[in-house]
Order: sequence, then structure tokens, then C-alpha cells
Amino acid sequence: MKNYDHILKKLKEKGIRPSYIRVRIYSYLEESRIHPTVDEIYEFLSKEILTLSKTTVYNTLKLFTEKGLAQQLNIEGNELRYEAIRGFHGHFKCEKCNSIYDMKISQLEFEDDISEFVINEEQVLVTGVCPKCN
Amino acid sequence: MKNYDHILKKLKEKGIRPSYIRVRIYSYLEESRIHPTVDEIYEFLSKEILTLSKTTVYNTLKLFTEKGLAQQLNIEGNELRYEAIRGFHGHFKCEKCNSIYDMKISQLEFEDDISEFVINEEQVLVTGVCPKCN
DNA sequence: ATTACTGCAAATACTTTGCATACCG
DNA sequence: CGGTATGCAAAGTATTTGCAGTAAT
Repeated sequence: MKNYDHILKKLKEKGIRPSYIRVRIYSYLEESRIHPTVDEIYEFLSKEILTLSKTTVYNTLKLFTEKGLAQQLNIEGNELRYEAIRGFHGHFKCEKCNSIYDMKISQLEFEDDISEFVINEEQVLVTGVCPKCN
Repeated sequence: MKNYDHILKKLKEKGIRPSYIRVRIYSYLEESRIHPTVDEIYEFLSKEILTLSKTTVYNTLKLFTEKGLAQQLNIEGNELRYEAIRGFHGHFKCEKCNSIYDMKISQLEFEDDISEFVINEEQVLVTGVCPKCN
């Protein structure tokens, strides 16, 4: 049995009631590191939580996103991927195998004056071919 | 009547037969600078090209993307936006009014060794609140 | 008892596919 | 004529919504 204590704490801090499903979804986001789609989360967890519905996965991810625990990733055009919030980093998507890698990237440098803009989030997506496929 | 000569030339260079519809779609991408969705392109052009179908817009944009004339932008989760290929730049999306701005950004600096990766494309998406809405 | 959470089914939104018609060289 | 472009309708896929049942405080 895993230890979910730090997740319980994290959810409570954000004012989210740590139901079993929520904890499991967050745990999967945090551990899998695969930037999963809703479907991938659902497929994985529904094997253990047999009554789980996709609606709940959607609801939960929406809640996490609003409360700043998770982030929507616009990687493919047709589907959303999610990841647990961590430090700034970019993503690399392989066009051949569709794997997604994390990439360390220096902080963005804006060449315009952006002092009037409020910035909440920065996403970097690099597309190409990964070493395995090359 | 607009001068479409440079577009005709561009399409021909890429081996694309410059039908009227294709020229108009490219022209709209190039001029509007609004990073339009398929729907926006369709709504705009179908006022003048009454028989235009969305399928054709989809087909054309797919063709442009494959031939390197246009780029798919993953800005919202649920829909694709397109822009004519220009130099590297980022996009800012306002959470309140949903406008999309272009942003000048310095070249990305990777902190990992990426020599084994082939990089074809880089997208930067910044989210927040724009001056008008702030 | 009240509020919040979960889940099914239906509805919506976006995109793709199959096929028929129209156009161009 | 032969190949390409266009367009309609249907199918496919992802997400959201409405509502009812369930669990938690």
C-alpha cells in the first residue's frame, strides 16, 4: 500500500477534499510522468476503481487545474493532456512514436515590453524526432 | 482587387496548384494575423465564396501544413488554430478575452543535451491577462 | 439535513472519412 | 480522358452538461 500522506496534505492545502478518487488521480499524474490524456488516466485507474467514470476524471482534472495542482497541456490538437504542476520545463513530442519527453529549458526571454501583461503560465512544445526513432 | 501574385508564387514553389480557394485561404492566414480556427476561416470566406465547405478548409490547411506553408497551433485544447509560417515567435493568450497576441521571444535555450533529437518546430504559449482586460 | 461527490446518458463540438460531382490540363 | 479539387453527409472522437443517486459532514 502506497503512502498518500503528502498528497492528502497537498489537496487539503488547496481546499480540495481528498476523496479516494482524487488522491488516486493526483498520484497517477505525479508518478506516471507520461502527461496522460483523460482516457489514459481512466483506463489505468478503472482497472482498480471499477465504478470510476470518465466524467469524474474530467471533473477532477478541471478542479485540479482551477486550484493550481495540475496543468492542461496543449500538445496534440485533438486532446488534452495533463500533468501535475512542477517547475517550468518544456515538452518534446516525437512525431513518429508520439512519446512526450520533458525538457529542461532556460527561462523565456521576452523581447517585447510585457510589463502590462499578467503572465500565469508558460508552455513550450518542441516537435521532432526522438533518438529512438531516429 | 487584391494582388495575389506573391501567393501564387509561394504555392507553386511548394508544388501546390493555386486554386482560387487555396489562394484565398492562404491570403486570409497571412493577412488576418488572428491565428484563426477552421471555423473562423470558414465563416469569413464563405461570405464571398458561397459554395465553400468546411471540408475544403480542413483539406487545404492540412495540405498547407504538410507542405510547410502553415502551422497548426495548439492553443486551446479543443480546437486547432493556424497561422502562416513566419519566423520563430511565441503566442500570448488572454484568459479573459481569448485574444491571441504574437510575442517576440529569444531563441530557446535547452539545458539538456539534445544533440540526438531532431527538432522540426518550436511553439511557445504564454497564458495570462492582456493589458486591455487588466 | 445539507452539501458535495460520483456516474450515467444525452448533448455538443471539432475533425475525419467516404463517396459523388465538378473542374482543369 | 484522367487526375485533382471540392463539397455534402455520415461517422468518429473528445468533451461538456443535466440530472439522479450516493456518500460525507
